[in-house]
Amino acid sequence: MHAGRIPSNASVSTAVVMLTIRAQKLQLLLVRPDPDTVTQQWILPGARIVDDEDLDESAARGLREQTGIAGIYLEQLYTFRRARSVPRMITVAYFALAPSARLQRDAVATRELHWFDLDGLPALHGDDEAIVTMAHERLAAKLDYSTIAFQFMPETFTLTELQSVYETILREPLDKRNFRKRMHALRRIEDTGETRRNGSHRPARLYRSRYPDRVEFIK
Amino acid sequence: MHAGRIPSNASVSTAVVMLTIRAQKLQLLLVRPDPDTVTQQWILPGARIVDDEDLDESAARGLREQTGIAGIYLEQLYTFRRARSVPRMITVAYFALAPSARLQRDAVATRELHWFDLDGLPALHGDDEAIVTMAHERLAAKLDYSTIAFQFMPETFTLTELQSVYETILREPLDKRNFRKRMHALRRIEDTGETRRNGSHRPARLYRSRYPDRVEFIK
DNA sequence: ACAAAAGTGTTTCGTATACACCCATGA
DNA sequence: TCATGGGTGTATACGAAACACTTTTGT
Repeated sequence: MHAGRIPSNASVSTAVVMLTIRAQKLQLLLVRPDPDTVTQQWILPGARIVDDEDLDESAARGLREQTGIAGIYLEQLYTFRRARSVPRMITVAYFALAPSARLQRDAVATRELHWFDLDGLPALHGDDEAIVTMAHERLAAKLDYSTIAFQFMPETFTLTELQSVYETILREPLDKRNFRKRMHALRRIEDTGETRRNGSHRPARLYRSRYPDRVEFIK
Repeated sequence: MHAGRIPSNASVSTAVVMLTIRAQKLQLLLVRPDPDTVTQQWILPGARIVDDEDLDESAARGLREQTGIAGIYLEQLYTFRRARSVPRMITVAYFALAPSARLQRDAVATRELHWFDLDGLPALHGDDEAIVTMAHERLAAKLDYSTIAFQFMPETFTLTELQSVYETILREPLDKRNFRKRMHALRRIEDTGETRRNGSHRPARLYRSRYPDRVEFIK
């Protein structure tokens, strides 16, 4: 008995649930299955862990190398053991959020990648389905007690767009006046002074996030 | 580029932040440093991960093998990479909660183990200090939105004892009447009909947890 | 009779919710 | 002038917080 933890060898990788919102839908970025493999299942981007790299770095690197996406919000989610499937594989899952505009700039439209509606996913590899479900749950929970929603917003945005982000994640409509009251009370957005003309109706004020890189707990 | 995640080899172990409450103090169980090692630092109980064992099992086994404690609440906390210290070590951290009475029954008083007050800890190994801090934060947060506090309660308990658990974790006094209202409204405890005489004052009603094994989200 | 913890309700306050109309623009 | 989404305030309901005295026992 005694004597502390003795390390073992196991296969460890990070996996990233990359989410964005486009056309009022949560979208997930998946990597196309290798045509040579038997199981033709899409997989989450990720990386094996290499020397002297911490877990956050590994997840960021996996995402960058496989998708070109970098510099966005990443949060560790949970660590899974692929019990039966892949032998002795441990997956440290992360989720990543970004505004869709930013992703187009990073040109993520290769033959090997595809965005899927979160509720129209193909068959996924191993634990990936459970990972995606947990990411969505965590995200929805965090809306209530953090400023995480701003991670989906571009530089400037309208309050209607912000509300739409909340509604998309929560899958329920919100009251416009109460939503705006809440957002102003948060004191996390500021008026840019600009407006945006959109159609044959009154233009919308544009706001910007005060602390775009911080995700803070609220209340 | 492409082709999904290729597993790497790394040292993976689980570590358990075993907490209980004794004499209105949060207490942490640590394993005495091996006299042969250079760094004389106490460490968290844990285990290396072995074949065909999932992470929860590994944490439970590590705790059982090193401390004799089994069958209690365990929750995955976070996964840490020991960046600099131990080479290529990954630690999947868990926290465990149990009523102190139960732990005495399991006879955890060997020369190799010791309970420490949470705010009087010795120097810890590697990331263990950060792990313990995170466990305490998570626990305090969960008091607000789950029934996790009941994991510290024995078979039967008084409302004053239950309140003391909340106060110990939150490090702040609570209003007795409001606390009792809240607990009854939860509908998670039931009156046993028994009372307990304690000193030269009115005896206290004894309650029992309705679902002692479940930790549920509330509100 | 007194000390000491157990037990119990009501009022107050602040926040969340429900709800409907006018505004600015393009066609 | 009409259609369209943008923008605004108030009244109500509900839950959280503050607060003090009576009860039951042992000595």
